[in-house]
Amino acid sequence: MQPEELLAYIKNILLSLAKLDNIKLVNLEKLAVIKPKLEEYGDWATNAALIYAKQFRSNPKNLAEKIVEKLLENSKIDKIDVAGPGFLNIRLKKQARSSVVENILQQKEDFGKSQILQNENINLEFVSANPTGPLHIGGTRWAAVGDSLGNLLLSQGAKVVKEYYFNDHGAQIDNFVNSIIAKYYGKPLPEDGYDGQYIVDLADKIMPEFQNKPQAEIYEQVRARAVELMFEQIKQSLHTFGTNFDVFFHENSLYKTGQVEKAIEELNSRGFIYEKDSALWLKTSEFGDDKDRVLRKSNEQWSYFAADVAYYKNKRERGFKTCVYMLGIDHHGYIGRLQAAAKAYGDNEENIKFLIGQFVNIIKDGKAVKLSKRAGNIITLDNLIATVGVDAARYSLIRSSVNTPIDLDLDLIVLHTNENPVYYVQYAYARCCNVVKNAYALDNILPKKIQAREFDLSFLQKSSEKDLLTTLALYPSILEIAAKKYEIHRVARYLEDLARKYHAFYSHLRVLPNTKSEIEPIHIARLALNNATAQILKNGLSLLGVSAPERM
RNA sequence: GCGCCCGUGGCUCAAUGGAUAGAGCGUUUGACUACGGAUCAAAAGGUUGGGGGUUCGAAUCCCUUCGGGCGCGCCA
Repeated sequence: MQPEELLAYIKNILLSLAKLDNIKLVNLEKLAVIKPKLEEYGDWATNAALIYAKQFRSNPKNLAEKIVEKLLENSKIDKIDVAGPGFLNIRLKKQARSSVVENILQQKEDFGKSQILQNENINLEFVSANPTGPLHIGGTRWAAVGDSLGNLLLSQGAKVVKEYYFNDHGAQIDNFVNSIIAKYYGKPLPEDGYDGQYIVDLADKIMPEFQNKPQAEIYEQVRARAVELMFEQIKQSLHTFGTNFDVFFHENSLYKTGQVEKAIEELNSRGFIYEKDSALWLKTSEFGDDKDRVLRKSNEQWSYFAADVAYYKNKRERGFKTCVYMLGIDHHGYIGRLQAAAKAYGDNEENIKFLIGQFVNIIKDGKAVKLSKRAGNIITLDNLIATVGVDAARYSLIRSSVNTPIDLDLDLIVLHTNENPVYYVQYAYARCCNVVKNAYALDNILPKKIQAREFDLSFLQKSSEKDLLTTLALYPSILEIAAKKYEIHRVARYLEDLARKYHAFYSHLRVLPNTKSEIEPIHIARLALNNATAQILKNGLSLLGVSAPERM
């Protein structure tokens, strides 16, 4: 019996008890089945009595006894203790404990998937860096986290679109293009211009065909060409990093199709727009923003914010129920105004969400590297991949909560040691695969028995075996929690835990008999456990976009 | 000044309001002439920045204070 099944069972007991007493239970989502602190407590524990005692106008001990009485009617449950303030520690019967292995072997890559988010239609927007230079480390955190989070949400039944907002409109681009032209003719760069080897490379690539023509004539063509090349390079870097977007949305399209005017006209008809100092303002302060924001500047041009508003409107009109913005901490000031714009359209919190990623500090030679465009020491995504590899880079960025700043020590990540636990997890998988390979070599009856489910898992009674079983059973609930909270790092942490349990199991016990001994039922049971572990490691790593190598 | 985020062993980080706050690195000590030692077993190391409060129960929620990061344009 897996924890989800137990949870559903307990929930039903609570509801029927409540019905008897004519009570309507609230906060049912707080009910949890967890892994007990210590193994000797039992297989699973629940907080049911602690949480709902008050609603039953009872105390935890009394409610616990009522629940226990009902729970014991379940033939899969062996024994229950009421511990501490009112925890229920549940011990399953032998057979019920190992069903998770059969389920995993049955469902394979589908194990862990669910439909809990089937009513969600989510737009995930991330990276969205300006096409004025190579992707740097700031956008990289989201390239890893956003992509993996999308995979996770998808696995829980949500409709998900991964989207990149491509800022191909405005002064930054002008600056970028002028920098390329100036560089080519050896003229001084514009103020706030862009510099670096990539500007030289772009100039060499683009400019020769436009040589000796007046700048005014060629500007549009150079611009189109430069943006296109830069954009291709960014896409390619992301692709190499394993991050592929479903939609690249062009800011320019909002202007070309008149969506900016339309979006603002609607806000006007809702009465949230006014004119002051010959500019057009949105009353964002009515919805919690610090101050009102300009939509159309006094020079008649639309502000960047105007496009943002139109873009949000566009997403909602495409049918997304939830628009998720993944921003760097340096952009958290946008939250107030965008949220306000959403509310001005009559939307609420569930329609617009923000994930704020803290900075990634790069450590080199024991010191933080100050990233500065001027100094030309920007660390790009391509640099990072070249020095540490995709797996190590992605994993390092994913395994921490986004609201924790992380220090990436480049000298340590490259080492193939536990400084980067990705190798620890991958090694566990490689070990599993090696055992399978050895099993084939030993006797091909073994894989056949696994295939035919001819094994008896009740032989798995050693503590390292039970520990591994319990951890495997936790996988679906980890995905569920991680998806509901938009916290992909939980999956990585879980995989480390699973790898640890596997390594311990592997070290203490032999899966296969050595060549001089007979194959016994215990070996077949352990092989099944080995294969189930391999499957979960692979499933989890694939959500993270990290490879699962069979050999290392 | 105002707003947001953060503060957990020496270091890097975990922990749906749950039991004795967990891992890895580093330090110390052990373990294969049997499935890969990129492993395992064990030890030392914590008043979760400080103070108050809510709760049966707080690293987690509230208040306050200290420290750090970031943001406060008719820039994009």
